[in-house]
Amino acid sequence: MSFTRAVLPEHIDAEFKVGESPQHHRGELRLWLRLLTVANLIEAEIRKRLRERFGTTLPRFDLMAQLERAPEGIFLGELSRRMMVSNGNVTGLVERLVQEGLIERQVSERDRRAALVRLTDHGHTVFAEMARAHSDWVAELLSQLTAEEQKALWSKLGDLKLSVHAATQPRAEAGTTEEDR
Amino acid sequence: MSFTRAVLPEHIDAEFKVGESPQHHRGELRLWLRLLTVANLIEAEIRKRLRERFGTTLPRFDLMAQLERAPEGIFLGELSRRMMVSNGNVTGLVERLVQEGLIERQVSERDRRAALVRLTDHGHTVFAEMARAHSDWVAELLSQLTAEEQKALWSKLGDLKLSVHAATQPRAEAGTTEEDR
DNA sequence: GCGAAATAGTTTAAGATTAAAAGAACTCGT
DNA sequence: ACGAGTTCTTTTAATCTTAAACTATTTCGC
Repeated sequence: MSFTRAVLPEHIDAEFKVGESPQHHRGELRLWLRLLTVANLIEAEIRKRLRERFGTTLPRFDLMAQLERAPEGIFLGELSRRMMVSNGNVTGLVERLVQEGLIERQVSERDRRAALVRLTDHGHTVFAEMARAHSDWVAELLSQLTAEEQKALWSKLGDLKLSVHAATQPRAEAGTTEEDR
Repeated sequence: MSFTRAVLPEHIDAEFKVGESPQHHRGELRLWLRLLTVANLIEAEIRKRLRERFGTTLPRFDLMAQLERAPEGIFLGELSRRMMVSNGNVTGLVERLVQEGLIERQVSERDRRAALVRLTDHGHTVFAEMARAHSDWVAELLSQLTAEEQKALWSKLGDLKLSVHAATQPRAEAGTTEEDR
């Protein structure tokens, strides 16, 4: 009886941090903390595996993932928007990926401020391999959920996403055209 | 009819990135992408507000939140574990917060390697104000969900958390003692 | 055409983050 | 006590990140 509780008091997550506010919005905080914790847990695992098996990082992988869907190339600004990171950030990432020969930059003829980036052939090859592994990893991490549970969770997260958008973007009350797939 | 679709093709999220893998684990990827996107959306908004209104950052806030629950102080290692970040990271954060007079370090007498950190009086005061605002912000961002929806989402995220743990921690098949509240 | 304003990217300064190596102090067996 | 091994923390080198300032270029009003 005794050691059930004593053996591993571990599992002291970030979630352990709840309770800031006296009583007010406890449920919301708890939900947010858990969401954050789970996302971090998965992200950390994926980062670790990307580093160990491919010697790369999540931001680089994400950038390449964006490029893969746009064979004709993407301008840096558009890339920045899609990745939801700053322009300066993209500048640096692109620099390193060009260095590694995975992507290439090409200044636009019609607008010499703008530059298009796209995967090189080598980049395509490398990314294909990484994407396969990445996909498998995610599936592995979520494997305890049934397809139905996944679907339900996905749907509820959609509601949450709408709630966040509603609270952060005062505008656009019309049909939001969720480009979501 | 025509402009319903044309007006705002916006909302090009990180979620726009799905579809890496040909067919394999599409559902899982989609779920993970949405989870990540939502978490990032909320986190970005909170970071922004913390910076704008309090001139601070999320990691500093998180660190203080941990300390607030431990009036007697916490050792750096324990802090690192609870925040789920590296030791070196904590070293730097603590440095800056000490600099700002919000927390204090105290080398342990019994073990001169270890140092206890705790909030200063000023730190307590400042944190209380930030925590209240933070709590309100989170509640605001989640406000479109009913209490029931929140609860359901929280529960499903718990299942997901278990799934991730199962896939990342090969050990401990016994009662996992989820220190979760 | 001209100059103002807008746009695309880069640079800069500061911070956050990690893994790996190093330093310092403690524990324990003998 | 002695030294091996462990533990707590810091340091280091690299990357990622952002906001703000800056450069170069384009667009637009007139």
